[in-house]
Order: sequence, then structure tokens, then C-alpha cells
Amino acid sequence: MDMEARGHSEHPQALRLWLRMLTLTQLVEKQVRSQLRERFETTLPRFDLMAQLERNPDGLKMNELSRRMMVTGGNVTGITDQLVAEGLVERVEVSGDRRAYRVRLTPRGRSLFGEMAHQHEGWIVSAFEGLSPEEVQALHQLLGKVKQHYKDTPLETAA
Amino acid sequence: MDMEARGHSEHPQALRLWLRMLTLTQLVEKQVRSQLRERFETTLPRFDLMAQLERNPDGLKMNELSRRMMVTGGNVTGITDQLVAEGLVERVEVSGDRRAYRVRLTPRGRSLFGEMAHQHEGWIVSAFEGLSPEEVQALHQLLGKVKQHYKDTPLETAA
DNA sequence: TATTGTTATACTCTATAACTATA
DNA sequence: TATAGTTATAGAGTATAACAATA
Repeated sequence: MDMEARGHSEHPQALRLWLRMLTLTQLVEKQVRSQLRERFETTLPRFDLMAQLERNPDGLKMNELSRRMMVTGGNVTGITDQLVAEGLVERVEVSGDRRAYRVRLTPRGRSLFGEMAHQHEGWIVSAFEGLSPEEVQALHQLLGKVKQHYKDTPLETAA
Repeated sequence: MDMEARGHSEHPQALRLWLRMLTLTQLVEKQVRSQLRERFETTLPRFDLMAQLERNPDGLKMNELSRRMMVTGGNVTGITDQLVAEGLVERVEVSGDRRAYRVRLTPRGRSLFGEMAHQHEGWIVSAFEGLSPEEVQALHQLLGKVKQHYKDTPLETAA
């Protein structure tokens, strides 16, 4: 839609921005994955699932987990099965709908997640310690603006 | 190292920033992957390898590709094999070292990559079109600062 | 009929480590 | 010995689609 009228000069800028953001994210993510594995013998999706439950003490249904983790349902089943087998989460019946479960942390899961989250926070803080608190704030706000617009305009089917 | 003296309030900010950046990156990345598959029947690592070669017309050695793509050597061999089989890249002997190759785009690979890169740029531009050029610039600069510091301080082994 | 969740499957990407050939 | 690259393997992560049970 009227791409021509914009002039060309800003396009490569967006591209450079994206490449930098992608590289940086991969760098941090790679370190987080490796630390999670080394120190806790776990993975990022498993950590992510537990983090979602930590924020929702009453538990979440499978389809809510699926949406929040941005993966399809079958995968959530698999990750949940592993965590159940280790006694870190549990499936609770939902009264009034016998198809659905709520998944929630067990006490042991909550305790272990507390340790992991504490360390994780340290890795992240050190990743961003090159920025002042004001810069962290500015970055957070700018990314929020991108995300906001992006979610409002989900698919550019015309291209 | 002296985490206590920093005060606690800024830590959750860095964490929130990271979660937002990770989510946004995954969102864009997921769309790029899906478009690359739908329109060009290719994948992000393959696109990435070709992009590296586009920037280096004389080609790159396998270990240089490995470093730039941030994956181990065996994987580069596999991706390169696929692209060679499709006639998009070629292995060229390095005079003076019979162990090494340079990998470079074929004319057909260069042409196809041109099309892909053009579309890809469109997806990225639309992902960031919620920002003004000045904001794009600011974001780029802030991320550069993070990356710079991060690379100078590679591993927080103490935590 | 639609929805919730599971199962089965296949494929890509990845790291690790053993290996070959050359330096 | 060290380096460049390959091969073999195993595992994580993912999507798709068929399926069962319930709404």
C-alpha cells in the first residue's frame, strides 16, 4: 500500500534493526538455554510453561497454555506430560467441563521454579546491564509500540 | 558482584524488557518462517546462509559461515548440501589449502535470493511500520549498545 | 456440530563427537 | 599436532492431522 511514496531510505533501516534484534535475541536465548540445561537439566519451553503457571496460581487450561506459549496443542501435552512425570505440575479437573483440565504447579514445582527464576533473572539483568534504567525503560516502550502495531496488523497478505 | 547494592527495582524491568523482546522476535520470526515456506519452500537457516553469501560475493569458507550463522560446522554442511543440490550455491576450491572450500551463490541462487530478499524486506518493513524513522533509529542504537556490552562480557559464570 | 485435549507422525534444526584429509 | 570439513547420531522443538470424549 503506497510503499513507493515512502521513499526507499527507511526500508534498509528497518531491516538492519530486525537483523540486530534477531541476532541479539538469539545470543541471549542461546545462553539461557545452555544455562537452563547445565544447571537445572531443563529446557526453555519447559521453563516457559512453568513461568506461565507461576503467574496463574489457579492453573491454566491446555488451550490457554497453547495460546500463551505460541505453540500448538500437541506440544503442550508433551511438555506437560514430562513435568507431570517429574512431579512439578499437576492436572486438575475442571468442574462443569469434563473435557478440560487446569494445569498448575505443585508445591515442589513452585519451589524449583523459584530457584530457576532467580538465576534466570540474574542472566537477564547481566545481559542488559550495558543500559541505564532510563534506556531500559525507553527500549521497553519502543518495543511495546512495535508489538502493539504488529498485533493490530497481523497478516500482510498483500506483498 | 555487588548485586545487592544496585537495589531491586531495576531487575524486574530488565526481565520485562527481555520477555517483550523475546515475544516480539518470536512473533516476527514465526511469520517470516511461514512466509518463506509458503512462497519459496525454504527455511530461515537456508535464507540466512544465502544472505551471508550475498554480502560476500567471493564466497565464504565453511568455518566462516559457521561462525556468522552461530551454529556448529556439521549443520552448515547439511544446509550447504541441500542448496548445492538445488543449484543455488556452489563449493569452490581454495588455492593453497586443499582442505578448504569457499561457498558462493550461483547466478541462479543470486537471482532467487534477490526475489526472496525483496519480499522479506517487505515483511520486515511492515512489522516495524508502527515506528517513525527516528524511533527505528533509536531502537537500533539501543540494541547496539546492549549487543556491544553483551559481547564484551560473554559469560557470567558467577551467578 | 463444535470444542478440548491426546496421539501419531514427520521434518527441521541443533549440538556432540568420531572421522578423513590436509597443513 | 592442529585445522577444515564431513559424517553419524541423538534429541529438542515444531506443525499437521486424525482421533476420542464431551459439550
